[in-house]
Amino acid sequence: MRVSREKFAENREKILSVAGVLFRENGFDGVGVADIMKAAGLTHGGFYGHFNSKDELALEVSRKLIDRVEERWKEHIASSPDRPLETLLDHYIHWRTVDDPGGSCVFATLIQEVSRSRGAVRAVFSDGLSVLVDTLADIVPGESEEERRANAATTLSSMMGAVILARAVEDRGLAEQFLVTMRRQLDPANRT
Amino acid sequence: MRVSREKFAENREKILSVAGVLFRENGFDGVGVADIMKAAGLTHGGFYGHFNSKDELALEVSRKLIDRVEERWKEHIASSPDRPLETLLDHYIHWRTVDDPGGSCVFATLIQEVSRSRGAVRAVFSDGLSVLVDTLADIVPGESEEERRANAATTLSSMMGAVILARAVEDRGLAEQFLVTMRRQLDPANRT
DNA sequence: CGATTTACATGATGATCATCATATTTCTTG
DNA sequence: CAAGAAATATGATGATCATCATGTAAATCG
Repeated sequence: MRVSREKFAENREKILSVAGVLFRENGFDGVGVADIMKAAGLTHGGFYGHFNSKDELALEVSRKLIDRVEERWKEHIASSPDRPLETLLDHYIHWRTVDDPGGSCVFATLIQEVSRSRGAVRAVFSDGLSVLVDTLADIVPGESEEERRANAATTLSSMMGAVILARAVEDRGLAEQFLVTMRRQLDPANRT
Repeated sequence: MRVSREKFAENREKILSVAGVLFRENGFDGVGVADIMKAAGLTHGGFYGHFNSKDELALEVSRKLIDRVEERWKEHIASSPDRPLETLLDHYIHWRTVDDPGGSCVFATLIQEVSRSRGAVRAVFSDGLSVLVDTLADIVPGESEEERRANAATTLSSMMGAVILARAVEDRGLAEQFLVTMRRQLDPANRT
């Protein structure tokens, strides 16, 4: 049955949104088109009225989620001109991120699967990381531009690494160790 | 056709070995039993004479690869009593690791896929990380036991994070930035 | 050396999945 | 309001995959 133009647009957004959650929770390969459509309240056949392929969906979802990360980071930074890095770290290195992969940073959930691929999704992820380094370079401590870029690269690796390892570990105490100690170490107060 | 007891054992090792490479290159879900057997020079049907299921193979491979990481780390440490951490970092944070996922650290290749699962493989990975933290705690700088354990946790996250991000990025210059700056930052000479 | 065991090959089975074809129903447009 | 367009539902298709059944030939054992 046909639905209104408006409802059609809504459905498209719903598919993108639930796919974003399911992909982050289960990986691109871990979710089927039928799962996504069901979660969106539709049946599998309608999918191809919205997207040409699952790959195309993955690409659009990736773009959207990466844009969202970039936006959020910029919001956190803008919201706290005095201590932008601290604010960003407080939001990123957090149990919420660890315990809710479906609502968290795409990189912290999908970067390994994407690294194995060759294609548009990988390129989008790659560019996204580059933007995040640039963003961090503006708020990270360092005497020179060069030193700040270096600190930005290590800070990004460390932030994501801590969340990724915290998720892998079953012992909550050890997971907390990853989070808490990294949060402390990355604090500008503990840097040169 | 039956093969000798010796050849049987050889075949089993070959399956474990090629599976280790293929799993790290493509993920557990990215390789089929038939792919593995073909790479081992056999046909798919014989697989179940060696393992009860693909899951069982994944578990054995995981155990083996994690043991190997632990052994290698201990070897690097033992081989260089003066600067054990530097030696370990030199080996881990390296283009070789980035460019040859099939021959590299299991954690740097499969940790996200495993984190999404619930079962024996996840438990083995979790314990493995715990052992690596313990191992690092002996060679990382720090005034107290507590401080060394904290440094071990951040060092582990950072090492793995840098390799994971370097792999994700298509720009070799940026990838190098992740590696080189992290290597420098983790050097004991640059710590308190 | 003959009987039996057994490792592997070939091929089948059922499940899952992406994608497509067609039918149905409702919106949109004139 | 009628006619056509279009969004979704239902069901089919072919591919891939894990697992199993059976046959065969070689190794082991008595």
